[in-house]
Amino acid sequence: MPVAGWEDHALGALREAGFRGGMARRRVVALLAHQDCALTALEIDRRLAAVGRASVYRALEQLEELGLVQRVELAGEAAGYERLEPGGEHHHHLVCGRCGKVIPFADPELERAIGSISTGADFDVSAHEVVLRGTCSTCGRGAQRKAA
Amino acid sequence: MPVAGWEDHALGALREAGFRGGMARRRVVALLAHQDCALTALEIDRRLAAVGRASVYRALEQLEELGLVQRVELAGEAAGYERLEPGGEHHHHLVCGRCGKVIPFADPELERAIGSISTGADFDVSAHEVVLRGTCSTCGRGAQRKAA
DNA sequence: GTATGTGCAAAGGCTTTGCACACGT
DNA sequence: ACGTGTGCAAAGCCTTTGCACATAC
Repeated sequence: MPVAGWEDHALGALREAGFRGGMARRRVVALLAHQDCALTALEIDRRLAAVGRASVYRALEQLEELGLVQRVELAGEAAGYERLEPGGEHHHHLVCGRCGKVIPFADPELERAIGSISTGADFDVSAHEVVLRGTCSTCGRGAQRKAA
Repeated sequence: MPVAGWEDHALGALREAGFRGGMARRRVVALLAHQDCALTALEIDRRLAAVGRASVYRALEQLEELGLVQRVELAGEAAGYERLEPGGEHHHHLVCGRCGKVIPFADPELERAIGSISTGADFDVSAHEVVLRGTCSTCGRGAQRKAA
């Protein structure tokens, strides 16, 4: 469920940060606003025909610095980006090593455990990221081992 | 504390998997055996003068497939690799966004929460990875915000 | 009208692949 | 001796940077 408020929130934050209203960045914001899970920079570039690849990367970097999106390192190939809710609600990911599918999930107990660690550590924790790797149910139905 | 047994365990597993005893791979195994936290492929290559970069990547790929090392996506730059204990003990990482320092930590409650999720999910979870990002105490002492 | 935003293209860094030679069995 | 393992070099991705033009204010 895309959070309708995020797009305005992000555009407002960008304006407050001194950014002008360029169209490339606005398109990136609009695309992320309607997305429920991480999107790679190249995927974003692919979907926004009129927007240059460099602008996509630049917009994502700016959005990340303002805390509006989070970069998630799902695979070794390309980084994913997804919006960060002001409320703090967020999810983590299950990544299928067979088909590459990425499935979001949320778990209060996990968040609580991470919160305890963050509080106790001699380290100022500002973000966290959990990735569970394995095989999704769709892939698990058939073969079990990689091709012989 | 390097686990002395891991090196032999890894070499044995490699032999059982049908690999011959080449020296490049053996050097990579020996280096990882004495390391307590993740090392990037390029760092390994840098430390093993006589070993070609390609051999480092190939060895790491083979070790990962055999479940002897785990690849961890710490930063967007380069992936880190660290040995995986047969016993299952492992740690996670705190990454300082300011200086890039990587600090390992372990937490039973966190493991328990992840275990519950893994069991309940309609997904065969074989590995997991937690990264906490923020600022380490050393960097936190001085400036608090990025340069104005 | 000026500074910012943008797109294109080239460069940069990590990783992978091809190929000939060396090494392990 | 045979086949695997290895090193070098080139190629392949993803990402970043430089520069000139368009755009927002």
